Amino acid sequence: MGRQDGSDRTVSTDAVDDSTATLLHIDLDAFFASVELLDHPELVDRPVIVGHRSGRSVVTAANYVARRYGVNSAMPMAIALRRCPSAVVLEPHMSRYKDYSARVMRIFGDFTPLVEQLGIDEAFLDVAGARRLHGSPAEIGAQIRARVVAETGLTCSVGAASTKFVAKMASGRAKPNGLLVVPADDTLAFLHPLPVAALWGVGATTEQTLIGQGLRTIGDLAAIPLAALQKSVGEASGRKLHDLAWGRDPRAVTVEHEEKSVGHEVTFEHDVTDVARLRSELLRQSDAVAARLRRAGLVGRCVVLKLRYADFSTVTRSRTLAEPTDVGRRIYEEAAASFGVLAARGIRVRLIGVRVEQLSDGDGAGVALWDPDDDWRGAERAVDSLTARFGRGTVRPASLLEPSAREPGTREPGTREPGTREPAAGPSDQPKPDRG
DNA sequence: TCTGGGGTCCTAGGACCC
DNA sequence: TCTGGGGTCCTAGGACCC
Repeated sequence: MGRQDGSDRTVSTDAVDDSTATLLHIDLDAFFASVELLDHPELVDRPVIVGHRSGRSVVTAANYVARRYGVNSAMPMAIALRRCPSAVVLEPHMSRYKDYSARVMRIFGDFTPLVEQLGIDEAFLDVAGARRLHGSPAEIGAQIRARVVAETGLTCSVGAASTKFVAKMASGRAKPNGLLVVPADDTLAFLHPLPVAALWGVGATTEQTLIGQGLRTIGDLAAIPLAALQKSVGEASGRKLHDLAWGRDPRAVTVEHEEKSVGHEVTFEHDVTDVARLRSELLRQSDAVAARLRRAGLVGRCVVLKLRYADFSTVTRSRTLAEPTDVGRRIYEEAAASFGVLAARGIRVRLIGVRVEQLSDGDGAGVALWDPDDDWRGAERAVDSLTARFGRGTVRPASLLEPSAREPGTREPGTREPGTREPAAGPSDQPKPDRG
């Protein structure tokens, strides 16, 4: 194993045979906080937290100074500020982070086309085919680190190994601003002393289960029989964790990513009991989800409503459609129908959300996209404007479909199209929304 | 201490079919 | 009569990741 720090205690990686460590995992250090510090260089030595200061927010990112106070991402802001009252809290700027992310990913792409992005701030790279052009994996990692800092001012950490999972573990151990190579032969020596919580897929719950069984290190986990592990954490998880504990991870770096669901959710600053307000939020979210589906050329068959109540308990209700859709109104109708059942008795809602699953490629023509009876603009005009956005031939009005092809129950008396901002009533067998 | 928003994957039970 | 076994789909909940 060889480690190289960005600090002055640089360790040469020359002696390490990295020829088997052709998978790189690269992770930007404290990404959001680091971008903010580029704009506020005077704060570099101070604890900095990125997140909303108000109400029910959590820490989105914290720089390493703040982490020394025990501040971590996903921690409630109230707790973070209690631990570190002197922290500077900065509002997040997502578009700026996306911008930097794209620049960094482009640098990765200069070394290999096999870049698999995970989230906004990390990626796997398969550099097996890049060695002739760019050097050994460790050399490539060092070049990437140098270019990223030179071109963006951001630092990143690199793990190099023979599997994705070990590469990710290695980058984690190299943080911040370091590089760690784990040759294939060193994999088990690297893994086995680490705590079980370091494994990908072991969170707080599984960690407690494992510790309860006396399993503290990855080595402990590797040593017990597979069946015993599966009994405590489940068949699939047990298999996966056992494989990882032995350094087995056959997953390749994949560039393509297929979305499996699209959703939106929001946590209110104060719990909401007003059913009309909840319905209008649902309508807004349904429209947003539908717009994203259309932009991606996708349709979905299953609509999931999610509610989190004042006591933080969470329920979901899903409904599967006969025909997939990318129409906000259809998504809203299904979500609202589920909601009507749950809202029949008074509820205090902390979070509401809608998600569409079972995605497939759409033909670009939403079924019952527009009901001319219901649309004062007229179907033709609607189709014209949509065609301008999505391309010729991709949109057709519901009135052109055979009546049998129209979905039953898609229209209720007195409801309007999305965009008129009047929440629709629930199905007739549901209680009327409370307009108080 | 009081818990975001975007997701993925797994489990388990019931319906239904052969 | 009391009861099988596999496969698939649907639904609800939960763990986990960034």
